[in-house]
Amino acid sequence: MGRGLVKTTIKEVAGMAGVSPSSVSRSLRGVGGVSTSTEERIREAAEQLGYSVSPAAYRLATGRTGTLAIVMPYLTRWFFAELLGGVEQVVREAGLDLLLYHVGDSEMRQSYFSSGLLRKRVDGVLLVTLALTEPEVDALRGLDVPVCMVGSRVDGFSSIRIDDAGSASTAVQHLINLGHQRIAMISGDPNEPEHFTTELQRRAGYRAALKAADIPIDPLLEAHGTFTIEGGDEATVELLSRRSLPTAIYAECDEMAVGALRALRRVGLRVPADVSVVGFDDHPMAQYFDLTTIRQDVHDQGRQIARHMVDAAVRPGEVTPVSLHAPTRLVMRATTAVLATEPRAVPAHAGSGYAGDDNWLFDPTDAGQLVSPVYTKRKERHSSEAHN
Amino acid sequence: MGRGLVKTTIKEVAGMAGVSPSSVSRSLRGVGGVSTSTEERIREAAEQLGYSVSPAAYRLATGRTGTLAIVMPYLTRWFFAELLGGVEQVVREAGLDLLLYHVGDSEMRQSYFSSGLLRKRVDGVLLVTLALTEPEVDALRGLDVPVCMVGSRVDGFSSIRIDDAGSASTAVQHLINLGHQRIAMISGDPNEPEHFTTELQRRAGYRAALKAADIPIDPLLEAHGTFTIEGGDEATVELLSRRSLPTAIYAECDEMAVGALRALRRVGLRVPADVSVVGFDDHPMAQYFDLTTIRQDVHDQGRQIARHMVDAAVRPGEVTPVSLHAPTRLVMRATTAVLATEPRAVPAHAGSGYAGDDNWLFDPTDAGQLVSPVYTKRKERHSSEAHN
DNA sequence: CTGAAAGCGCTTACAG
DNA sequence: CTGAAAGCGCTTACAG
Repeated sequence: MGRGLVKTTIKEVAGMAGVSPSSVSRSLRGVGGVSTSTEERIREAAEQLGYSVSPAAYRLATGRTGTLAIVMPYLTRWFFAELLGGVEQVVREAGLDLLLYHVGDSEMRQSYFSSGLLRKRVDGVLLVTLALTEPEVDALRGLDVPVCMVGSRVDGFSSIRIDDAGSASTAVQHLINLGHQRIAMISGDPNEPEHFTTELQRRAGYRAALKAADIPIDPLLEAHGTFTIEGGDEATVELLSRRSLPTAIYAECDEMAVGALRALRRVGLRVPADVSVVGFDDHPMAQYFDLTTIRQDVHDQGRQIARHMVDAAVRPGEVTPVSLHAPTRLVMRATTAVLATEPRAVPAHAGSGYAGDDNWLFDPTDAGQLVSPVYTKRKERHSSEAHN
Repeated sequence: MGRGLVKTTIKEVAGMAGVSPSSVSRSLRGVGGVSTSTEERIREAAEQLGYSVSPAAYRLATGRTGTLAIVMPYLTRWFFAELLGGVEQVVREAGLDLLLYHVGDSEMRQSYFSSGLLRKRVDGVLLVTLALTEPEVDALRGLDVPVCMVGSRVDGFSSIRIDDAGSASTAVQHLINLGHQRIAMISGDPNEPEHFTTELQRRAGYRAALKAADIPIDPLLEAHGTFTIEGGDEATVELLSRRSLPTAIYAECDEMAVGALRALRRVGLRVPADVSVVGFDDHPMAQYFDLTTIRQDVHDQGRQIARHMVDAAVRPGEVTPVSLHAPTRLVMRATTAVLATEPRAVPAHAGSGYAGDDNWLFDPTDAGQLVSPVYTKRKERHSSEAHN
């Protein structure tokens, strides 16, 4: 019974409708060349038998798989999940299947592209924020299907991306405009094997903005970690353990920015009174934390590149690669503010008294002060005069 | 060239190795029945030609797809992304492909299972937190492949789940143990068409705990929204607009709990001094907000059920359905506390002065107070005596 | 151990 | 408009 339902074949439909299998195929595929009367009978028979074409047979006969693949280095991080949502939507609407591949470390990646993992099983591939090696690019070209990318560009492949470097510069310029000079960057690890293009670009943008403003680049103001709250927290702790302290922090992503807020609050530094923080991405959390950040529409980027990939996959050879650009913009919220005029909170020469001296940790003007939900210990108030 | 690489066929390998295609197939599949010498030649030829079997032909010949499907109502929410990560890992390790399906509203779902979308294209299906209708269950049975579920159970299907009801009761019991009686619940919408089993169970657990403690169930203490920060915020606002106020809030998920924290802080209510809050899931955010919650290991659940699904798919008919249970436990953090002995913060008879009366909003004993990062306006301190 | 042959269920020129 | 036939690239009994 169940079995019978599953295995209904085109031959059976033909038998029931009293026509040849060829006609059934033609009719069902809507290729034309079938009279309306037989078309009707075929439709009826197919429906009654609950017929659906065998993907395997279809693929073997046509060489088309009706399947697209998306390859991502992370599944759970917001950016990737969000993008996946957009892609899945468009692919599904187009009636194609979406194969999900997670690639981890670079060692793992080797096998992905060089081995025939994707070979013969997809009509198109979407690579998300992967910085490809030459062999990898070659292997992908050898697939002989349209390859699309998010976040970076490779000759002959389609892509969509934001201006990471430019947007990073905007974020940093915003801080500069507020009077900050000692602007730290917390970034992804520049030395990790699978260096993602995103991190590279956002780092470059930071430096470009400083350079353009004639602010010297200080290695003591750069720290890195993973693209997570934890990573941002740790990188900030790292910054706070050096003798050169920032008045502002640019984080390469919002998760890291939130980690920075956490670390800052833990030691009693106020944002933005003592330290300004700007993030990147406009993660949903950003709104909650009232974080100034760079906004991008990730879901829409997924939709856009997926639409292109579907086109390219369905009409192979007819669609020329495109290089799409998605907009970003600075969203100014409450974690950035003008540099306090009197130098107090973060002396450039913090020296020994840094963590111990309770005085400089507090600013009398605490309008708009942000306080950690968890880490701030309630303390006695200081009068304004105590600072002067 | 690229083309040549892609289309290498078993026949070519056979030609190069000087054997029949049958032998090549046997050898490559490791079925045995091939001498070591020819085996060697075949391996060499295959490698040199970069041969990989055509999935389409393999599928057509064997009837096996080497593909599993995961069907999820959400892609971007933490729980689902986390689960997906675990599943993908195991499926990939087993050398199978993973097809991703996103199902939205119930209307959309109709077509998913009844139409032959999954038919003939997967060896197994994993349904995530979907409350299936009878027709849907029948359609899935008709697929004639192992069906697995996360979060609920259906006869004949394998499943993994936590004890949602029991865990919810634990959370609420924790509040009861702290002396709370007026315990509100913010939940998913019980009337939404695609009612997920999770929400149903967690609601039931709340009521069961109250009932067991002889605490009457008060409809005024139940509000609902979506399973998001926004939803939790709105549901809490709803609670705060009624004349029956809670001293504690149980949220069906951490996202909602965080929304509750936000709403509470916005109006100046302190957590846990004025209101205790307990969540569910142990979302990464929970740690950041120091939220008391129910912990579950979602990634591991994904791995476990995926492992079973792989087994069942690879050896059809040999694996009997299982019903797995994953553990949970209460993680006590800083958002729950004993009910204040003197009735002050949240009078059961709040009446008109509720939002207007500044006095009762503040508690002199503010050790361990949590303050919103964003919404708390700094105010003049009241002396302890002002309250007595 | 080895090979020839049939068959998996479709599509696609090719004849009628 | 319609049908018979070949072919897509494998696997799998079936003979040798």
